[in-house]
Parts: sequence; structure tokens; C-alpha cells
Amino acid sequence: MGIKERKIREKELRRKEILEAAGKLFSGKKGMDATMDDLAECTELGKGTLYLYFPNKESILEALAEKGINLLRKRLSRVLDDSKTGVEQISDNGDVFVTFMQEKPFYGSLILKYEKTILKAPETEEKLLMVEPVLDILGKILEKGQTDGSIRNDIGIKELVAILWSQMLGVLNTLSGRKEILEIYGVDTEWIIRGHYRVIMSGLVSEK
Amino acid sequence: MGIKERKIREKELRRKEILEAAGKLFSGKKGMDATMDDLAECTELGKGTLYLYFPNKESILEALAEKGINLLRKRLSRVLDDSKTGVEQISDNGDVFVTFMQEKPFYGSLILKYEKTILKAPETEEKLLMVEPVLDILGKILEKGQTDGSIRNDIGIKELVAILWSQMLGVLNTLSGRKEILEIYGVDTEWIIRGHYRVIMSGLVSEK
Amino acid sequence: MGIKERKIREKELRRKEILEAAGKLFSGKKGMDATMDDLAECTELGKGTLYLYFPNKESILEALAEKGINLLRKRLSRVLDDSKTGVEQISDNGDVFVTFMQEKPFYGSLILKYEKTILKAPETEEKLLMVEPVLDILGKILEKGQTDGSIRNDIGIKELVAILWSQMLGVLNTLSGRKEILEIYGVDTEWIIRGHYRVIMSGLVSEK
Amino acid sequence: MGIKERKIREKELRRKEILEAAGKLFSGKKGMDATMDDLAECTELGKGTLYLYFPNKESILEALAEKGINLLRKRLSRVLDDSKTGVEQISDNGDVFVTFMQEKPFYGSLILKYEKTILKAPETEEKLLMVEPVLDILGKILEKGQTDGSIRNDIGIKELVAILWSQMLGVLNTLSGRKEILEIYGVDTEWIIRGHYRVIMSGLVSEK
DNA sequence: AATGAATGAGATTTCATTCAT
DNA sequence: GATGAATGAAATCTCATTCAT
Repeated sequence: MGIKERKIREKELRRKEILEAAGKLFSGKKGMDATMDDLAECTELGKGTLYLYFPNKESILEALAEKGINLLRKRLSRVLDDSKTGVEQISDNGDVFVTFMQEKPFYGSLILKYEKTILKAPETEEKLLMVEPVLDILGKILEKGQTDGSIRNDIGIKELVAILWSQMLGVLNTLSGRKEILEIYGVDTEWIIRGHYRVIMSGLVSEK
Repeated sequence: MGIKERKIREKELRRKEILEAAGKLFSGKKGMDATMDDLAECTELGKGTLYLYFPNKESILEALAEKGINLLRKRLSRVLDDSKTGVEQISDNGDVFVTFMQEKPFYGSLILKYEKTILKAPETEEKLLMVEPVLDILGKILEKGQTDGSIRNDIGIKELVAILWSQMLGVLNTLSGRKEILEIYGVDTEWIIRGHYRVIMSGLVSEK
Repeated sequence: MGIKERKIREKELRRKEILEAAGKLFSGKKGMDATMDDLAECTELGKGTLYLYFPNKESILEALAEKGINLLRKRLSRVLDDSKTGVEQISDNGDVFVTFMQEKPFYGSLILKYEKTILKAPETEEKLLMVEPVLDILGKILEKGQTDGSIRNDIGIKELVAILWSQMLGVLNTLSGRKEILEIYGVDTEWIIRGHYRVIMSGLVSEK
Repeated sequence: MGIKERKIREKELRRKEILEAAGKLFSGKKGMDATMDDLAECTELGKGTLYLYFPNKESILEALAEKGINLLRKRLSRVLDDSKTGVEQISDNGDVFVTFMQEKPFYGSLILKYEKTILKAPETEEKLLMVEPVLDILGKILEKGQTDGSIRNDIGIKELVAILWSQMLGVLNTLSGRKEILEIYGVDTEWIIRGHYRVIMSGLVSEK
């Protein structure tokens, strides 16, 4: 018995190791163009071995994106705080998001790339988006906000989630570009983020 | 006499033809992965001929992106209307943008991909972004708005431009996904766009 | 244990196989213009496989040239014979050289093509010519000859080596041409070589 | 009448212009890899026009080689001097050759490349080598030398010509390499040429 | 005669994936 | 399970030559 379980655990462990190495590799100099050979070398595994754990290269990137999203979700979930109003939580949420993107820019671009990926729920046939967990958190906050009256309720929750998420990713995308570009824009990173949230916040609050 | 001019015109015409065919090809089934061979076939030109007009595949996509941006700019510039307030023009602007993206989703994705591309001004060495013309329009409107008091002035013009543009692209990006995704979101395209602009508008207006 | 060694040996074997096939191919009808596709076909390997053993086409030709030079060196080194005078050894040397070129005309043309190739000594940074080993042998013989008084000593060893080698290659080049040409010349191969050596020999002997 | 002649003269003139430009081009940075486009540009002619004067690229290089050979022949023919012995004339001949190669290294490499080219005599069907005129001069000198007893007569004229010419080209080939190579050899250009002629001269003189 | 746009075969190289050991 | 040699489709780009104007 225990043997089988150990095997499974070991397999999962190996998978994680690969993923970790892949994370470093793909966020490195070669970017997403790093090859499976590169990955084999830096995991110190055979190239064929990689295919025992992942069906193809794409699935590795996808798994990395998922990992990134989980990380983001964890951080965001700490924001959930019933003692705060919805709008306050959105603000906190923004802070977390920005920090995350600054600390883990690679996961940022992965999320950017895979946020539209559709997964199938393990048992059910239900389709769900990879970013679903993150959107759920946003949804909860907004719901709270509409309930406590701090957030406008003339737009449905789902729509608001989609809007906020889209805008956030858009800003992220701009910020994730080379610094050169922001220099041409003649703008300051910090200010864009703050401005973005200011606009969002003023725009979300319910009008009295 | 006119011979030289005619030749030049013909050359430009051919370039346009190629670009047009490329537009159709790349927006088609194979997407941007369509090969130069594909393009040669569908233009009914030799592969070498293509390289007579464009130095490489990338430059074709870039030219397409530029074409898309010019189209967008033209449409947006019709919005400029001094008889309206800044905030009203932003609203009109949004309508145009959304219509454009719905009608020309392929150009949308190209703009999305190349918006960060840096061009060099023809004579000057000055670098400028491919989307500069569009940003200029946004800038003018916002300036008008800050002047006429309809738009908040606690954020600089440049920052506001960057923010608005980023958010718009973000929304665009979401909308440009497969419909399947929006179904999963359980949201309606139309509503996202309207909601986006509502949030933006409330957020941009100067607080009285 | 032996596994690793066997693998290495097999790899080297395969390399040799490729090299051998390449030798036949490039000396064949198409000459050096034979393509990598041709090579893939006649080795019965995938094109990609070739690139596993050689970084590019050039390197294959280079490796062949080196192989040829080694072969030549081996033969020439058998000439070294302290019981003979320098001038006698030069004569023997010439015989070997001529025989080699007649038996392996393809290696001849490769040497002709790559004799100026500069290699870097494995560990040292020292540059050395691909033909260095052959020149070394010539040098030794000439040195012996100057010491034993059979070879003129009014010209330095290095210069003599360069001169002899150049002349030999020149003759080789002439002989490596199509037979048609020598027919036009109206001369006989055999005689050219003999004549060459006679002239050289008389020219090398020290004047008494 | 004169019209036709003028046309012919003009055509030949144009041919010469092209050849001259080609000489500069091919001896330039790109070497023989310069393209027909390059040539069209630097002749300020259309690409198609070039093909009115030469059937293909090869023929241009060939014509250049011929031009070079003619130049060399002219210089060498000045050496012919009945008041000198054959062996003296060979020495002069060597001087001319060396000077030529130093002044016109490009023609040098062309001759090297095309010396084996076979032409057909204009009217006769007789085949002859492109370098024939040069070989003729060498032949005359050697003949004189054998007659006046200054040059060994145990080797036939034709063979001697072939030998001398081959050796000379061999030395030329070595000297035409990059300087880097001669530095590795550790030898001096000047000395190689002088040494070459010393060896040759001693080797040619008839033994008394 | 002059042109130069058009051609298209063909060359080299890359890399995700497979499979025999 | 692990391996890594082998694969081969596909991609980009070049350039001598042709031919309609």
C-alpha cells in the first residue's frame, strides 16, 4: 500500500521539481523560447523523462501559469476581511496585485498569456477558466461592496469582475513592457498604478 | 514623365495588395503562424517577390499593425469636437473604439501585439511608439477635459493617457478572446464594454 | 560502467560513419555542393541527426580536411629516417605526397581548400594552422638536411617550409584539375611531378 | 555604315565599363559573393542590362580573369629580351610576376581561380587554356635558355612550363592568404618570394 | 536597347516529440 | 522508470536569371 502512495508522492515531487526549474528557466534570459533541451539540462533529467510528467511543452507553461495563479489567489484571499467595506478591500486587493506583479513579473506574463485558458473541472465536465479562483475572490469582494452599499450596483457582479480584471491585466501588460517604453510614454510606473486605482475607485463607489 | 510616378504608384499598390492578402491570411485559420509560403500562394506571387516588398515576415505583421492603427486613428479623430466637453468626447471615443474592435477583431489583436513596438521617426532619431497617433488623440481630449473642468486634474495628462489606453486594451484583450470564454464568464460582451465605460466615466469626471 | 564508455564509442563511431559517407558524397558527382539533404539520404539518417554530430555543413568539410591531413601526416612521418640525408628524405617525402594525391584526390582538394584554416590549440589559446603537423615534418627533414649539410642553409627553415609547401600545393592544384587540361598542356602528369622534384632537389642542395 | 560600327564600338565600350565596375566590386568587401544586384547598382545599369552583355555571372568573372591575364601577359612580354640568357630572363620574369601580384591581388586570385578555364579558339575548334598566352611567354624564355645552355635540358619545355607555373601559383596562393596566416607561419612575405626564386633558379640552371 | 519586378528552387537550421534500449 | 539519439516537418531567406513592357 504505502509503496504505491510513496510512488505517487515521489512522482508529484518530481513534477514539482520540474516545474520549479522550468519557472527559473523560462523567466530567464531565453524567455519562453527556452527549449526542452534546456529544461532537460537544468533539471538534470533526460529529455524523455520530462514527457513522463507532462504531455508536452505547452502543458508545462500552463502548469506554471496555474502555479502563478494559485500564488496570486493565496495572497489575494488574505485581503478578504469582513470588517472592511467592499471598496476598501478592492483597494487592498489592488495593492496586493501590484506587489505581486512587481515581485513575480514572470508569473505576471504567464498569467497574461494563459488567463484565457480553459480547464475542465476534475470530475465534472464543467469548464472553468484558469483564473477562476482569482475572479471568485474579486467577485466576493464586489458582492460585499454592493451589499454594504460601498460599491455601485447598477452593474452586475459578473460584469464588474470581468471589467476590473480586464483593466487590471491591461495595466499590468503596459507595465510589464520594457522600461524603454515607459520612458517614451514619459510616465512613471508608480503613478500609473496609483492613477489606475484612483480612477477605478472613484468609478466604483456608489454615488450618493 | 508620369512613368516614374506610375511605377511608384504601382509598387505601392502591390505592397497594399500583399498587405491586404496578408491581413486575410493571418486573420484566418492558421493565424499568425501562417507561413510565407502560404502568403505566396494566396497572393499568387513568388516567395521571393514578397521579400522584395518586405524584408521579413515580422515586418509584414508590423505593417499590418500600423495599418490597423491608422484606421483606428482616422476613426477616432472624427470624434474630436470642440463643441463637446472632454468627458463627452471620451465617451464618443469609447464608442468608436468598441465598434472598431468589433468590426476588425484581427486588427485588434495586431494592435494588442504591436502596441509596444518602437519606431524611429523618419528623419529625426526620435523614438516613438507605433500607437503614438492614437495616444495623441486621447491626450488632446483629456487636455480639453481638464481645461473645461469636465475631467479630473489630479492626475497628469500623460498618466491618464497611459491608464486609459492600458485599460482599454485590457478590456479589448478580454473581448478578443473566443466567445466560449465569455460564455464561461457568463457575461455579455455588450455589458462589459458599457460597464467599462461607465466605470471609467464616473472615475474620470472631476468631483464637484 | 562500460555503458558510458560504450555510448561514447558508439557516438564517435557514428561520427566517423557520417564523415565517411560525407567523404564519398562530397568527392562524388555533386562535389562540395552536395546538400545536407543529400548527406542525410546517403547516411540514411535524419537531417536533424547530422546536426547532432556537426554544428553545420562547413564543420563537416573541415573535419574531413583534418582527417585527410592526418592521413597524409601519418604517411609522411614514416619517411622520417635518420639514416638518410635530409635531401634524400625530401625526395622520399615527395614520393609519398604524390602517391597520396593520386590515391586520394578528394582529400587533396580538401587540403587545398582548408590548408589555410586556423584552429585553436585545445587548451592553449595558441593559434595553429590545420596543416601544422605536416609542416612540422617538412621542417624536421629540412633541419636535418641543413645540419648534415645536404640542404642549402642560406634560407631559413621556416621560409623553406613555406616555400616547399606552397610549391607542392601549386603542383598538386595543377594535377588535381581535370585530365582534359593536362592534355591541353600536352604534358604528362608523371613527368610534371618528377620534374618538379628534380627542380626542387637541385635547387635545395647546398652549393659546394 | 558608320552607324553599325559606332554601335558596335559603343557596345564594346559598355562592356568594358561593366567589367571595370565588376573588377572594383568583386575585389571589394563582399568579394566574389557580391550579387548581380550589387553590380547593377554600382554600374548604374538595370540588372537585365547586364545580361545583354554577359550571358551569366560566371562569364563576367571569367572575362575579368582574362583581362587580368592579358595585363600580366603584357608585362611579362616586356621581359623577353634576346640579349639576356634564359635564366636571367626567368629571374626578371619572376620580378614582374611578384610585382603584379602585389599591385593587383584581386586579379591574382581571379587568375588562381580561372587558370584552368578552357576557352575555344575563336574560329578553330582548338581548345586552349585561358592562361595560354602567359605560358607561351614562359615557354619562349625556357626555350631560349635551353638553347643558350643556361637552363637544364633534361626536362621538356612543356613540362618545365607546367612546373614553373604551378609552383608560382602555389606561392601566390600562399601569399594571397590573410596576413594572419603568414604571421602564424612566422615567415616574411618578401623572403618567401626571394627564397622561392632562389630555389627555382638554382634548380633550373643546367648542371655543368 | 534597357529595365527591374518577378521568380522559385533550394539551402541551412531548429526543436518538440517519439521510441528502442 | 529513465534515457537521449533520432527524427523530419517546417521556417526563413537568397539570388541568378527571365521576360513583359
